[in-house]
Amino acid sequence: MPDMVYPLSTMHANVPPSASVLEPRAMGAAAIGRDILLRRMRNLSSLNEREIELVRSLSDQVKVHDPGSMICPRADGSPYPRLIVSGWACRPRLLSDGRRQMLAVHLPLDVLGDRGDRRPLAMTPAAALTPVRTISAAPLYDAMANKPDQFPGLIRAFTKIERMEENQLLDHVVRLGCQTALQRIASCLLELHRRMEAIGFTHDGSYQMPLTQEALGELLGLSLVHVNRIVRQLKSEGLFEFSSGIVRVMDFQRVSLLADRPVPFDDAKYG
Amino acid sequence: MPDMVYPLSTMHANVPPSASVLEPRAMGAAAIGRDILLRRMRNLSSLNEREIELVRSLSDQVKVHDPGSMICPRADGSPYPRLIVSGWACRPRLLSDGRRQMLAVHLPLDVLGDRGDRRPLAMTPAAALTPVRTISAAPLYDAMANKPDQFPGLIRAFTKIERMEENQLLDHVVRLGCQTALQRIASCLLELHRRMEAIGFTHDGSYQMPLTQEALGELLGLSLVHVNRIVRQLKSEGLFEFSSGIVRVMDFQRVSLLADRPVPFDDAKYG
DNA sequence: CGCGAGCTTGAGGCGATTCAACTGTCGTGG
DNA sequence: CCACGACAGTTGAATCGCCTCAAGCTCGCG
Repeated sequence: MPDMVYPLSTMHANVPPSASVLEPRAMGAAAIGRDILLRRMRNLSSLNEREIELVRSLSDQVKVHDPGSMICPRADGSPYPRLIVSGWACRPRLLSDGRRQMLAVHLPLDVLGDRGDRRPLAMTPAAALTPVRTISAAPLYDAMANKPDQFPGLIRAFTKIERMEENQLLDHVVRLGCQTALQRIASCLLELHRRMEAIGFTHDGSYQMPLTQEALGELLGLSLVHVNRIVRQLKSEGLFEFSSGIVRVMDFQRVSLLADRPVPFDDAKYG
Repeated sequence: MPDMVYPLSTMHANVPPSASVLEPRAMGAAAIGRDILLRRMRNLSSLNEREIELVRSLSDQVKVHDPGSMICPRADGSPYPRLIVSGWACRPRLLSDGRRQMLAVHLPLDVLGDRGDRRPLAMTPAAALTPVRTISAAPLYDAMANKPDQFPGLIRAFTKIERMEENQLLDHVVRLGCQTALQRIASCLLELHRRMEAIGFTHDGSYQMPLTQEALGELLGLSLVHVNRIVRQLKSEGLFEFSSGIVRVMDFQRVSLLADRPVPFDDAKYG
């Protein structure tokens, strides 16, 4: 086994062979960033030549954020949002008794920082959950702000990203409001798979999932202990597999059924 | 006692003398709408003369929505958002087993419908919880879209409204994620007081609160039965008073302390 | 080797839910 | 005028989901 970093494993860390397809590691950091960025953008919207070139030309200036550190682009002096190139982050809300409630988690290719509209979620400082590397999105935002007519694809893509974020937030409300622990975890892991898939970071239902059980609890409003029990239940029921930072969805159909439907009990055990 | 409509009491219904200050009833519906709209807008941002005139000139065309009916401006054929003039609405998310999770509640002066950016929450159809009356916000949005330079105050005001909405959503996540029923209800009633205060619909800590206990449960992820028990606890502890659709915050300090701080037990009973 | 971070497991208790019944109020229609 | 149903609120009992406390475990690393 290679030098696996777990559980704070990261997208740019060396990964075991079985997961090496998740991210090509032979390339340089910035090259990877541009590559997956382009891939994600084109998934979201068609881009014209000028836009593709702009994305390709993004700065090599990678900022590294240690796990636990805060990422607040605006406070850092750079008045532009930043793109996550690798690693996971979250939006913690600190409570006066020391607990945290995560409002959202962010994966590679998500945008951190104000996008000019000072929206509350975007303005919330993010916390790095793993080592996180970011690059400035300044050229993209400048282009969209100054010559919107020439970059319609970029605008479409970033608009979609914002909408997806808000949708995730709404789903999160439903999860917290009226789903059981089993459903919350299942639907969360499913959402994360969907998002990792969108950036090409999945392989046959599996993806690197660096959240600790404690972090999952803070996201889903559950205690660490309970997350643990439910995770093993998901495993024993053949819905997911978990191994050293990698999650694998074993049965999309059953998991989707479980995740989307807050029917109390009977339907959880499919006979 | 006048002909009080309860529990589906509404802002435009006759109200008992003790609460008659909550809304002047001698005025026509549209006049009230313009009046409180202007008041709220000026609370949010200073307006120039042209803007004030525009707000004053808003259409008298009031649309009435029955309780339980859906309000979806876009589907109605009017491609503009609408302003609630009176009554309460919510954004329900329907689950496959018939339960509902409310994503948000809307009070008079809130905006329903797409604002041109097709954001998920705004696009979610709203459900009238009481009789709701709305007017078109078309003149305002046309003005902002076509001559943004001439209506800076309008833009500031509506931007603030959007930000407040998103903040409420984030608070909602925290409530659902890690607060007890006592805290959820307390903080919710406090938020509603704050919002009613912003439109001048409060009097000495009290305001008309037309949500049924069932609706509160759907909003806060609690069962009707539990809401009931907690409501009486709040009453018996002298934190709130409840009487026929009117809620009164009895002790802002203790309620705020309770609502903002998810400390499990001891602090809930202040000795 | 020893430490720390994360995961695992058991026991006990509280918070919240479900089921079920009952009260009070209002509007409707015989 | 009163019987009736609809609806909101109230209350009790039993149960479940999840939490807290408290250990113990595993693994990688200094």
